[in-house]
Amino acid sequence: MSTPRLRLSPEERRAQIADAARDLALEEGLIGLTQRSIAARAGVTGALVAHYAQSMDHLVADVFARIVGAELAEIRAEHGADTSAEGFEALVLSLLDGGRAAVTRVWVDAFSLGRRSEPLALAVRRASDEWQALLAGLIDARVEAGVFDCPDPAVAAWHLVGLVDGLNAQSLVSWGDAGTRADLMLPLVRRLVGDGRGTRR
Amino acid sequence: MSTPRLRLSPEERRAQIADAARDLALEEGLIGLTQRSIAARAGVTGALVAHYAQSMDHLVADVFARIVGAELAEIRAEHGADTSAEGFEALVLSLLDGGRAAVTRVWVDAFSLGRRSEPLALAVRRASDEWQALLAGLIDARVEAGVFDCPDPAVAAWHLVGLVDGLNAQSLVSWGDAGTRADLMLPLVRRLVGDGRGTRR
DNA sequence: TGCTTAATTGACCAAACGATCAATAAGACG
DNA sequence: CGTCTTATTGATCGTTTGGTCAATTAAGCA
Repeated sequence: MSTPRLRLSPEERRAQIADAARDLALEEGLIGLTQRSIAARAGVTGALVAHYAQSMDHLVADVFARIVGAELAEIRAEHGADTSAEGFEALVLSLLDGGRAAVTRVWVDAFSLGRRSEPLALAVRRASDEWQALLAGLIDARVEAGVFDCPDPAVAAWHLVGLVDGLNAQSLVSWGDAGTRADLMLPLVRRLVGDGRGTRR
Repeated sequence: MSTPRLRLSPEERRAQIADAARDLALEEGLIGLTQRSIAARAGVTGALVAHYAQSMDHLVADVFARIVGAELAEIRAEHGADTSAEGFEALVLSLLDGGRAAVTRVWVDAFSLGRRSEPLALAVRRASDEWQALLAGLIDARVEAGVFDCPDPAVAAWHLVGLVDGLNAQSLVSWGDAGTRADLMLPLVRRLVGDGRGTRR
């Protein structure tokens, strides 16, 4: 049944364990990360997971940073060069359409566990700043291009991050339809960034 | 050192334990609630805490419901009868001024732990609905009074709850000044509810 | 092929958790 | 004052956690 012991290079093993931990976190949240659960998924022993990690706190913080970092890179690749209002809207909608439930669970756990783990708290602060900077850049580019009219893109970006985080966290426990929620958000987002199509009064 | 054993009525002891658990949760979050930590604060034994609780999951859910319920009642008492724009603004500012950090920690823990505790998940859903209903009622009353111009108070309330939750959660890990963040929120909130003083474009 | 390095294991440990149960004793009541 | 109910305790169990360490063994190398 069990495959014979395999001896990998430290780099390979490190990567394999990191992959297992990332997959596990996306399925069960950061709260589901233990030496033994990661080891079982990677097909190794808990002791080996402990061997390659400075501590579980650092392991969890690294997993969080990697998951969020991958998402940021993906969004940068897809929307980084665009300056259209439609592209920004598509981005915001994609952040709210419910397809990010796994990542939202990771964020929620990070906020909770981060209070008792300094490495994780640091990673959360960094990730929040990166998110804000990314959105601020996207908004600012559109202000420069005359698409948006926003007095302070940095502030708008903070609001948007908070809005997205809060609504996504709600969607974890509420029954509300995610698609509907996203649609209803558009007018508010348009007003937030000064999109000319925002409902005027 | 230790006071002699004291024998209370079940109701008194129940209330004392519940109080100890609530105070502890406000200091360390729901994650800090254990039979032993609650027992130590109440000056009793862990076995007694277990005796009066159906299970720790239910205990935690009850503590959450009580903390959030008290906050809701307080806000209802202070803002329930008011229909002024200033009153609503004062409420929103008070929700963002950083004085709610303890309650925010409880909420964040509830979102995380609620995924593994059905009683807690139920309590979170109920509390979310109550919050939304409260804000929707406040907004709607102002729409009726002609103070706000909002096509769908219920939707605006959901957005506001998400916004407040998200920004408060951020404040747990970010260094941003809470007061500044609240001030910068006002224009957005005004636009959200259709307050005539919202920045027009 | 045999040796040597070090990746990997299994067996531990102490701590903390929720939960259960017989034994104790506080306080009401006759 | 003695008795009885039951609130309360202390001891204990089984589980899970992060972490450590000597022993094992896979695989590169002479």
